[in-house]
Formats: sequence, C-alpha cells, structure tokens
Amino acid sequence: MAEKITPRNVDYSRWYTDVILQAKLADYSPVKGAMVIRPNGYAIWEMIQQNLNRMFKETGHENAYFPLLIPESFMHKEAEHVEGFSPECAVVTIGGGEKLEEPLYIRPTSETIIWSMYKKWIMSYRDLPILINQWANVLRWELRTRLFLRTSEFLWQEGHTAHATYDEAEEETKLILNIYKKFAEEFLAIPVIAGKKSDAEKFAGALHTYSIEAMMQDKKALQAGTSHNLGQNFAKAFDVKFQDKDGQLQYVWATSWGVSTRLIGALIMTHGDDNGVVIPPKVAQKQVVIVPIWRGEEEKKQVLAYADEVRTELRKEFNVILDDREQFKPGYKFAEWELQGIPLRLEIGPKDVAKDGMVLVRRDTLKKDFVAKAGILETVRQTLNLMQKEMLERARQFQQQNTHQVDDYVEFKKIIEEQGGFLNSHWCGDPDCEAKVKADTKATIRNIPFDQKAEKGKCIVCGKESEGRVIFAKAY
RNA sequence: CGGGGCGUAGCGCAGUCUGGCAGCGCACCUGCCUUGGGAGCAGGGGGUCGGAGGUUCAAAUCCUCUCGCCCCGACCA
Repeated sequence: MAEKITPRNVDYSRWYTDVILQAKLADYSPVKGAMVIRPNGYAIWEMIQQNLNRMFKETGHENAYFPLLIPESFMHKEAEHVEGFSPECAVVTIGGGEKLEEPLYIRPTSETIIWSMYKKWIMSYRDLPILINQWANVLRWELRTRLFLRTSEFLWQEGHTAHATYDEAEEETKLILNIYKKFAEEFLAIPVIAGKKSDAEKFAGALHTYSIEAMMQDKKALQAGTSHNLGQNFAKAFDVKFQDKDGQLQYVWATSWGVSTRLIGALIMTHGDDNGVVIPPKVAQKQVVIVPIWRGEEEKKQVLAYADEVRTELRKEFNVILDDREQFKPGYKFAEWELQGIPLRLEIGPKDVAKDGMVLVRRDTLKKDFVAKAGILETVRQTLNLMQKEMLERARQFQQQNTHQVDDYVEFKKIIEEQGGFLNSHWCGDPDCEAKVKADTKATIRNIPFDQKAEKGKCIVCGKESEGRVIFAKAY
C-alpha cells in the first residue's frame, strides 16, 4: 500500500494500471488476457447493472439467459458475422473426453444462438416485439489486453430485440442509445457524443451501428456503448418469419446493443487523479467514510461515540464506513480511501467534537470544509449531489476544450500529432478518405454525431462536397 | 506473428559477469509506542532461485533444451 501511483503526466497507461491494482478494482489472473474483478471493481459493476436494469425495464425490456456454447454451424449462418468474429473465437472440441461431433464456440456475442430460438418463438405479428436483454460473459481472443478496456473474457449486457418493421427496429436502436447516453452522463458523469458509425467501423452483420463516444484524460476516444440495427440479416440467416396482419409472411427486423465492464475503465480514465480513482456518488456503493482521530483512551472513547452518532444518522440514507482500525494512523487512512475513490470523507477528532462539527472532504476537489453536526444528513446529501453535477461539468469542459474544428488536412495532421483530442472535420462519406486518415494519423472516425449541423463543406482529405462534420480521434 | 526485456519470499528487486552460508525493501505476525496527510523501535515467520537435463567436490550463478510472462508495432467493445 505504501507504493506510489505513477503520476498521469509521467506515464498515463502506467497510471491507469497502478490505480486499478492499488485501488483493488481488479487483478491479473493466471490466464493470459483474463482479469479478476475484485470487490471494489465489482461494486461499480453492480451499480451499473442496477441502474441500467431499471432503465431497460422501464422501457419494456425483460432479462433472460442463453447458453455460453454455440454450435459451429450457427456461427457460419450469417456470412459477415462469422467473418468478423471467427479469428477471435475460442472453440471447444472435446467434451467428456470425446472429440465432439460439432465444435462448440464460446460466445463472442449471442446473436446466433438467440435468433435460433427466436425462430421457434415467433409465428405472428402478435408475438412481436420481443425485447430481451441478458447479462453475461463473452469471450474474444485478444492479443493486446488491458484491464477493463480489453480483456479476452468480459462482462456485459446484450439486448436482442425482434420487431415487425424497420422503423420499429430503428426506433429501438435509438431509444437504447439514448438510455446509454443518459446513463453515462447522469450516473457515470461521463459526457458522450452519440452518433452513427461509419461503415468501416460498424458491427459485422449490422445495417448500421450507433455509438456513444467519450474522451479520456489523455484525449483519446473510448467507445462506451453501441447499438445496432441488424435489419433482416439474422432473420434471413435463421429463417425467422412472421405472419403480418394481412396474412403475409415477412422476415423479422432485429436490433442488438450492449455496454460492458469497459465502462469501468472509462470511469477511471475520466475522473481519476494522481491519488487514485474517483467514483461519482451515484455509482459509489460506499459513499461516505468516517475517519476518527484520537490521542489516548479518553479521547478515543469520546470520538468514537460521537462518530457513531454521525454514522447512525447518515445510514438513514447512505452507505457509511466508520474506519476505526487501530493499526493505521489517520494519514494512512486518508490516502487509502482516496485511492479507492470513496466520494466523501468525514474527519472527526477531539477539536471537531468540541465544536459540534466535523471536517468534510470531497474526493474530487480534495477541499476540506468544517461542517456542523446538526443537519449533517442534509449537508452530505447536498454535497454528493453537487459533486455529481460538477464532475460531469468538469469532464464536459475538458471534452469541449479538446475538440477542434479543422478544415485543413495539414493542420489536421498537426493537431492529431501534437495535441490529440476530437477533430471535428468534414468528410465526404468515401471509405477511401477515411482509410487514408487512418493510415496517415491512426485516427479514425469515431462517429457521425446526431447533432451534426447541416453544413456544406469540403472533405478534409479529398476536397469533395460534404454534408457535415464527423468526429475524428485516436481511440482505445 | 516481428523487435525488446524478464523469471530468486505475497509484491518489488539485488546476487549471475568471476561457481562456495540465498539476501534487501515493502507487506505479513507478536509486543511496546503512536494517531489532524502514507509513524517509530524490538523480535519473528515465510524460498522446489520458472522447469528438465548436463558440467563440477560444489550450480541461483557455467552449458543445452524447454515453459511462461511483460513491453513496443498489424485487428477489436
């Protein structure tokens, strides 16, 4: 614990790893590319699950669970799908000591197994829509892995819906992306840009893909959630038809959408500082820690009794820890809880007891304030609300300050190279121009924002007519 | 897959060149003492030196083979 975190300006990616390991969010596992999510990290995931689950259910979705193993033949039914995923799949070939007749793929995503079931369940338009979500693990064989951002096995939710019309599927796709955006901003305090993926960046087998993109502190983009309109591709591959009101047989329209434990990485890289992780109050399972300070038995008794009263009061509404461990001094405890990102700390010593108050410290600003014991519940409530709001605001300002409008390709390359960030530039829609930017700068089109202004312009690469600006950035 | 580095206590490392008691820091355990920003002192536990083979009176150290991991370059949430 006495280890120091590598400062962000020395080595950002080492900082990231240091924070995760030292804050006990996760640890490396014996299996290459796989990680262990420790209680501190899993607590954040549980908060993500809890809130997204509520939002999904409020919009009519239900949870279900489909198998981990997928018959090989299923994977091959949708051409683009298998092409996109085959290289990164793990395959089970032996079971019960016998070579399997048909190899079983460990799911990289569940479209195929789910649509094989939808075929059984969908007969008529009366069976639609089907709005199912599942919380699951998936596996993709990754070469370069990083804790939370890219691991071979990861946790996510995947929604898979079936609809009678294109419009309905499209509406669903956008509804979900909107939920993701709202969740990222209101709960994780991460401002995101919602938009449409270019064809080069879309999901294998989708008609089109929408995403939310966030900016990390190193100004690189991170895709934080995706939502796909799959059209009729999977319905055709699995022959899923329904009879409409007029008695006509039609293929079903599909969507799929997901967010993963990668969101935890986004949270760390959006809000963390050189002292550790900073958890937004709304996704912190433990919101307040009380650190008592005393000298000698008499003070100890007095301080602990007082601290216990404060804890009891706060517990009416919050999850509070009273850190009365004897083997550590207050300074050590301050550092430890800051490392773990607990939003609020209350320091209570003899001086505070005498003044009928305590010192309140916000994790994001590290500012100390003396507050009265009377009304402490309301004080904490207000402070947490304010902190939540200001964290989003701060991140939004950072994103805006590092977003550049650029109309000249030389300048474009210079900014990408020297400053990074989001580049708001015109693009004609030609995949070749997109590929050239990637080859020249490693930046890709993150998405075409929904709130893109209709603005005539010239493509940053080829100079041809463009209808609007897109977001270019280097990405994780 | 191409390039680089590393495997010695839970973690981080020294020792390897030049063979000869397996060490240091942190963490851990016990006791004392401390407590408003990562305390101090004393004592203690903990090792198939990644693995196999070889050379030698003697191998963490020399030789051969092997396994694994990390970092940097082409794909992905």
